[in-house]
Amino acid sequence: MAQKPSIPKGTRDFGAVEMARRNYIFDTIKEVFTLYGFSQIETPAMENISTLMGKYGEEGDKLLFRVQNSGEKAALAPEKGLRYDLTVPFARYVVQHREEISFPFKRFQIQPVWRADRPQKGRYREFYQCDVDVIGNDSLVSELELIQIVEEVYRRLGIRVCLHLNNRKVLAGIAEVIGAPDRMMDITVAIDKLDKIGLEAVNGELLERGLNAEQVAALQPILQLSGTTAEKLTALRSILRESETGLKGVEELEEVFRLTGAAGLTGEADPTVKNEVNRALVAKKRSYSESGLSIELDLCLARGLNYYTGAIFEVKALDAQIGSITGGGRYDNLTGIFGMPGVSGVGISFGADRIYDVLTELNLFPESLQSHTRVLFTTFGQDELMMALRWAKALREAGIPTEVYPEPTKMKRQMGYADQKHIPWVAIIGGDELSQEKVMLKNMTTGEQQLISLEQLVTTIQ
RNA sequence: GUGGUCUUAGCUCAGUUGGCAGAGCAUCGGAUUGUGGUUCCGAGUGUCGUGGGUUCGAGCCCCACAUUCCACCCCA
Repeated sequence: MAQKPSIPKGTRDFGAVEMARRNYIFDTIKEVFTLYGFSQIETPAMENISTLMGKYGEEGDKLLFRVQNSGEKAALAPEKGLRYDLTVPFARYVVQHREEISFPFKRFQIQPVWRADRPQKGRYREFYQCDVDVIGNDSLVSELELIQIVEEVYRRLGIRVCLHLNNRKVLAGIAEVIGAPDRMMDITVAIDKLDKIGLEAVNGELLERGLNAEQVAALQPILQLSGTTAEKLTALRSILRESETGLKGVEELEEVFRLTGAAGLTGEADPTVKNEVNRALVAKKRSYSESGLSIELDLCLARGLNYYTGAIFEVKALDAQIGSITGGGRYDNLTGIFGMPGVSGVGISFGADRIYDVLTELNLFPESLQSHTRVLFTTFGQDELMMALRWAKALREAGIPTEVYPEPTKMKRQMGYADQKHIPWVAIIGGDELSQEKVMLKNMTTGEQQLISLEQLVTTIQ
């Protein structure tokens, strides 16, 4: 080979171990989605470029991968692009198939998306999103369901998370009351950085973005809002009393918190719980009932995508610093762009790649993912190998994942194979066993072994 | 898109002022021909990211490209 082959920047191969782990994440998420009555769909990797353009803001357009035309049209402007997320293609899907869909439509979708972003750790050019959306109703119960799904998924995965909740109407209201109704985006982009760069720097950026000193001053009580959720909401109600939109947003937030309370989700963060506790609970087959979810009203949460109009969420792992691992919100009129106005939807997206990194960092992947094989047959000769093949067939018919070491080589090698794959049982067949129609079954954890028949073997390892 | 950074054995990484290419782990063989994970002994492995340049001589200096990661920007 003259030169080692490679793959494009920001893309990855997934090896066998990696795939087992990724499937663990996808399977967990799928199971929970299904539990709440969502059904799966898929859409093409490519969409018409007109479907994608202008849906993600100015920045988003720059990050779109364009697909060059082939043949005679090669020189023309691209007509197709790789999908940037799953929400816009879903909106397109709903409009296109509106006659076949009954609302509210609850769907989930697990597929890769592509962004021409500059890669970093946990940021790729090709990555998977796991989207779950309810479209066609505006009840806040849908918001609740999504929050319940977040709680359930992360409880099953054993990750402690905090769900940050905000509302675009509140942000719009804030912009209104400080006398800058058209500057909502500038304001939110700046205050989004509060916990990262601090109050002073945020104020500096607000001024830089063209707000006047008076407006920045008016924003201070909001930026420094603290206390319990109830206290924050009361304060907000007073601050936003002049803004109809803002008050509507506060009402929606209150309703969501009322619903999560009714559904038994705690709501407030409990910083005393340590990850050690969580890991211990995971070891106990995730049988704990305590919720790993805390919900925080976070007025600094903005989210870049400009189609959100109501609730917005973002989920962060408490024990890993990797940014947001799940995010979403309500969009009142996404399908309007495709000619179907008045359909409200709400959805969230789980970032599988980042969840993978969190599970790796916290060492939370179950050991059992390595191999499903329950028993390995090891042999000393051809006759024994033939017997092993017959027995293995019987075990597989009984539903037991079984392997036969393919050649009667040194026992050290055969045992080593079982050890490396963490296979819990080894069935050894030599001359004695062959003549007695029995195997020497060894428990690889305890080292104990016993001479047993096929029937006994099945019941022992089943 | 702007600025920076990384790339050496399968993996993680040393490598001095420019002077014979190194370690740990993993792998393989043996101690032990019917018993793994522990121990001991032994062995192999390199287009030093790619292409060019400077030099008697380049892993090391210079240029270009690719890649990794980081800070902006934005985001899962």
